[in-house]
Amino acid sequence: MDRRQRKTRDAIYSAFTNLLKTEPYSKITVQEIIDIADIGRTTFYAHFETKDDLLSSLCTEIFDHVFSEDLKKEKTHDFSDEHDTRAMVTHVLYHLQEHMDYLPGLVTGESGETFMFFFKQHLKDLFSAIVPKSAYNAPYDYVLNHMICDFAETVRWWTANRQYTPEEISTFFFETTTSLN
Amino acid sequence: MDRRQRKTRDAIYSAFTNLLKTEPYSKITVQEIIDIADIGRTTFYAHFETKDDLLSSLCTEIFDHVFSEDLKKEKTHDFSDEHDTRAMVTHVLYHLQEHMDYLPGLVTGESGETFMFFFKQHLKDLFSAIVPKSAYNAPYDYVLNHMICDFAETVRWWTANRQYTPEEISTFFFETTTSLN
DNA sequence: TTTGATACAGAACATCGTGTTCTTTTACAG
DNA sequence: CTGTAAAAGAACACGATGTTCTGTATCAAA
Repeated sequence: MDRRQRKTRDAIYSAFTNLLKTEPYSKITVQEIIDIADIGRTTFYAHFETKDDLLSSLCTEIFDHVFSEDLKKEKTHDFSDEHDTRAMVTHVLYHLQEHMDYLPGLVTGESGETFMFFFKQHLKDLFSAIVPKSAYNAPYDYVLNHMICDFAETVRWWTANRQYTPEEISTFFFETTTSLN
Repeated sequence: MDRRQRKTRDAIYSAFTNLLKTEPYSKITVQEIIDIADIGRTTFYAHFETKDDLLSSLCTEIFDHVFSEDLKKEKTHDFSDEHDTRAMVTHVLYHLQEHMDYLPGLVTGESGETFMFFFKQHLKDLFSAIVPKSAYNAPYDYVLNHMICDFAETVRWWTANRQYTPEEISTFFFETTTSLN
């Protein structure tokens, strides 16, 4: 990839995530982004179709990072063992913590919808391998969705209560989520 | 209240909820609303400051309806008894069902944030009276938020799986939510 | 080092949705 | 019947979006 392209792309991501620290997604304008990134208007639209496109790209990048190694481990770990499941959850939380400075602005408001969409997609892959198919009277889809939302909301709660460690958050999650006990 | 005011107000609500059946909130413009309601632009803004204001008003109206009677019963019912709690939950679901035709467009996307904000506010009042203060190691705020989101997400799931009755949904909810068993 | 391709800058522009301001007309309540 | 208030309708300013153009700077490959 062209060096110039990488530079502008990084500048855009950097400007965007910095803005997210102080401003909700809906209030951020393309003009602000290109001012801080110090690039031309045309350049922005050469890289991203819209502001939403930028948001999706950022989410993709985050979750590729957060879930990449875990998916590899999936084969060597045994998730019927609760210990391994718990380790995996904690691992995901550790990765998410690296993005913690701008995560609060990302999980709430209008961008929260998009963020959660990506998040839940990945969680579905993960949890569907863990939750037994016929342990409940409720539809499997309901139980799975329930768990995914549990975890996603736990993370959202965490971004507003940042004093806790990944291990503690993991404990809270396992204490209140039936399906894993 | 002036008869003219009631008529326009109803026309706006009607146009808005009808649009929500086919279009997500974010795509609906004020122009569409006033075209369908068949009123002047000025008139709309005489009643509501913004489109978001209209959304908030609608949510207020819905939840005043959904939770009004239940709050009265709160005094006569004993929520330490699971049977009464379950009856209350089912009751809320029955009320929500009356708005089912436009609820799907309301709980998703950008409007979902606002809807859930109102919903969770009411649920907090309800659940904080039910969930014991010190039954968990996790912070009380976490447990409460967890339950509220459980129920809110259950309703969201229901809007996408409308073949179930309030009683069934209630059963699903109680089966997967630890804090109530 | 030259050269052709491509990314960038910058300004101008059309478009769309918002919310306001004005005047005129209509309907209400007492 | 009459004063008051609501509604119609058109015009407007504003802000953000996304596009189009020309000229310049930078890259990668010959």
